[in-house]
Amino acid sequence: MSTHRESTGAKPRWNEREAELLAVTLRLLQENGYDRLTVEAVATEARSSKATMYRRWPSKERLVLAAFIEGTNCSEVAPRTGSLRGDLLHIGTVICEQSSEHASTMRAVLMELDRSPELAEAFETEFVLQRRKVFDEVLSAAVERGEIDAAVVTGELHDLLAGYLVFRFLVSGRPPTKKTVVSLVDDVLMPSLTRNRRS
Amino acid sequence: MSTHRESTGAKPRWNEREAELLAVTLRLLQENGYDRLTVEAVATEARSSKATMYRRWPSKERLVLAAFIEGTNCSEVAPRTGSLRGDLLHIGTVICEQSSEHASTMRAVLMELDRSPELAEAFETEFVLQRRKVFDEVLSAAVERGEIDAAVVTGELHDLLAGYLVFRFLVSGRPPTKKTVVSLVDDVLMPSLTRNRRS
Amino acid sequence: MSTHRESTGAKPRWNEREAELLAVTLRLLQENGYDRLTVEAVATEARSSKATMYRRWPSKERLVLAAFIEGTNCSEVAPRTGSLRGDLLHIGTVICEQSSEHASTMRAVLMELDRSPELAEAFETEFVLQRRKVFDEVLSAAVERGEIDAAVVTGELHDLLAGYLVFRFLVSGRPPTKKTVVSLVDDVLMPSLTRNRRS
Amino acid sequence: MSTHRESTGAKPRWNEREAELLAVTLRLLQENGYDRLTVEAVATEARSSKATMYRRWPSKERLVLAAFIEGTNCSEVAPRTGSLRGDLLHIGTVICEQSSEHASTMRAVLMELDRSPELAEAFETEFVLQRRKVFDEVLSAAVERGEIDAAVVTGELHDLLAGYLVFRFLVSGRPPTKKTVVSLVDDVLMPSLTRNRRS
DNA sequence: TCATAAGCGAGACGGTACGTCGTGTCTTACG
DNA sequence: CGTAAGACACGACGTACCGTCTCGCTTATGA
Repeated sequence: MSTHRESTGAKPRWNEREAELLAVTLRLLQENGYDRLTVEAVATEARSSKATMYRRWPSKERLVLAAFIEGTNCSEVAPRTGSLRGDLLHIGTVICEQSSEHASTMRAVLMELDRSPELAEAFETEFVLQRRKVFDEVLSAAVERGEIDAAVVTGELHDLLAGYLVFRFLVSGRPPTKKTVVSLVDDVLMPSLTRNRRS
Repeated sequence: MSTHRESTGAKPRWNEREAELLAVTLRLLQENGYDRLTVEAVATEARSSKATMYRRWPSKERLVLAAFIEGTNCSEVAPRTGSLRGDLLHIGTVICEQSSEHASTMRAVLMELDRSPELAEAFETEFVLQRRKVFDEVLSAAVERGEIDAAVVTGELHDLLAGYLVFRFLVSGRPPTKKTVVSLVDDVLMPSLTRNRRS
Repeated sequence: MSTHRESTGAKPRWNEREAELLAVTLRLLQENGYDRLTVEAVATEARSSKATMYRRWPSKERLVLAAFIEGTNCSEVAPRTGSLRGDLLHIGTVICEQSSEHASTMRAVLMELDRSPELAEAFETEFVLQRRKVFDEVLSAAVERGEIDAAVVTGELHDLLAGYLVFRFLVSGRPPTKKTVVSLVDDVLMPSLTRNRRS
Repeated sequence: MSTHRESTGAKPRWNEREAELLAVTLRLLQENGYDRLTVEAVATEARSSKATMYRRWPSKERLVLAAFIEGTNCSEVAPRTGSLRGDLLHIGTVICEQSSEHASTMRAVLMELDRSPELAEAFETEFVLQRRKVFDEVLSAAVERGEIDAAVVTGELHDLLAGYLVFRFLVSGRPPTKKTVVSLVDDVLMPSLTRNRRS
């Protein structure tokens, strides 16, 4: 019954060589930041050439966006710690760790977003929604377990958590710590989710 | 050598001419975006010259940062609507409006932040803390009025509100609306601040 | 790094495009003088770009030097009028005419010579020696014809003729005329070369 | 019978301060060459200011010209060795020595000459004619002594000697030596001046 | 003796060119 | 045919210098 497709998921968006080019891009991006990164450097480093790069990605911006999305691909499924609080902490911690690697890259990507709606949509789809899905699954599970009411689940909550982390990482110079994440979950998210309930 | 004061903390931060240059910078920034902005264009527009620009701000990046901070200077005091909820809504709405004007500029500024810790610190001091102060005043007032316990006031709350707005504006393509702000205040912030109380 | 050949001694000194760029340079040089000449103008005029110019010649100075040498390339062989006096007059007249076109360019080139010994050597080799060779051939021919003794041929004579013309053109404001050249040849050079002889 | 004028010669063209500024200019000129010289540097070095410089000399070019003329002021009278040959050798040697100090400055001055006829005329009057006068006096004395015929004295001879020296100094990279000057006088100038005479 | 003006230092300013660098397009030669 | 290599046009960057200008400060004179 098994097909011969090697990976049954989505079509392998980039072939091996392309993935390598993106990997080099991502590395140089983290080492040098967005505008000290040059397409030429990526090509040289990867023993490729500028023409090859531009044949695949029409601009530096698109190259960086692709590298970022590829580099932050979170294919892991939703956590199942058994409790809402545990799941939220897990999510917060994981995003926290991931973001620390990619903070400067993400800043660069953000800049690109107002270049074209197309880019912004790609980012929203590939990056934001992917993470939101995990969050929604956690909340759904909690509802099923009866931990929270379905009514309290609003779209804002994910944006709130994600926004908090983004803010600490990208805007203020104070990256979140395990402690602040715990505080956030216990003092804000949980109270919000369990409001109208008797503790 | 040159005297790029900018962050020496002296009082009259920019003189009249400098403020004018920054205003032109900000305008062109909003019209063209960060990297279609050229220092030469700013100088020409302001009937100045590149040398004059660079005498004051050592790079395009610093110029843009200065223009942004100057352009978003919120000197207004904390709102006094008389209730915590009213104040929070007011803050949310104001930040919301301001950010919508400066979203693309802010993206550009964020990019600059990982160029040097010095820039990041300047941004934190000049921009973030300035807004945080307003927020803290609102909470303090609420404590004084007895609306909330002093114990529930943690540093995370401001980052949460700011982060939410930033996220909606800059990261996801879905700018916040009045409705989402209300939802945020009523469903998240207020429950968190009044937890452990009987409504 | 970059390959500024220019004085490697290889044969085909400049390719077609390079010769064109030098021609434009020389023209603008004569029209505007050295320091009203801009590299950008040369590039624009030649539908090229500054980068292309600087890839070939590392500075404005070197560009001008190259253009001058190329523009004054005297590949013509020594004149053969049959008599020493005729040859000398011919040489004098030709140098005279050439110099009149390039006087201001030559002033500019002279200025560059004390920038580096390398430049000075290039100039000596490419420009001065090239002309001196013609002069020496004329004298040798005269010796062979028995017009003069080999003993009277010293190195000073060429410098004297060249120096006279240079002086009249570049230093004093009185360019030489056909008449002064005749006078020079008849009253100075010929007496010197035929001294110790009975007319 | 003596007046109270301190120096009975021409009016003191520059006052003390101005002479000092010119001296600094000349020194920096010799140290750095024309275009590495900046008016600002002269002012700073002389504890003066650009405004003061420009109040006196309307441009860098004029400043350099003034400094050069001041620095090469040859007020010494014509030599009187008693013989034409001795006088010529003396002149040649002196010019030779002077020029060696000012070669690079003179190159710079030459460049300026085609900026305006006014400059060229000033140079001709202040520099060239001053030296030519000495030369003419020597020839006149020789005529009076009966060493040479008045008929052989043409204007070309001075230009020839000066041109030779200039050429060796400024154009070719081979400065004249005592030996070449002797050779020039004995093999060229003297034969020319004594032509048509029986030795 | 004090005030008012002229000259000076310091240095900011508008302007312009320099020389460098990166992007994105293009051509050439290789495998 | 796709690729590595790299030249090319374009255009912005940040620097340097010119020549003009405005400031205060000092000094030299006139009431």
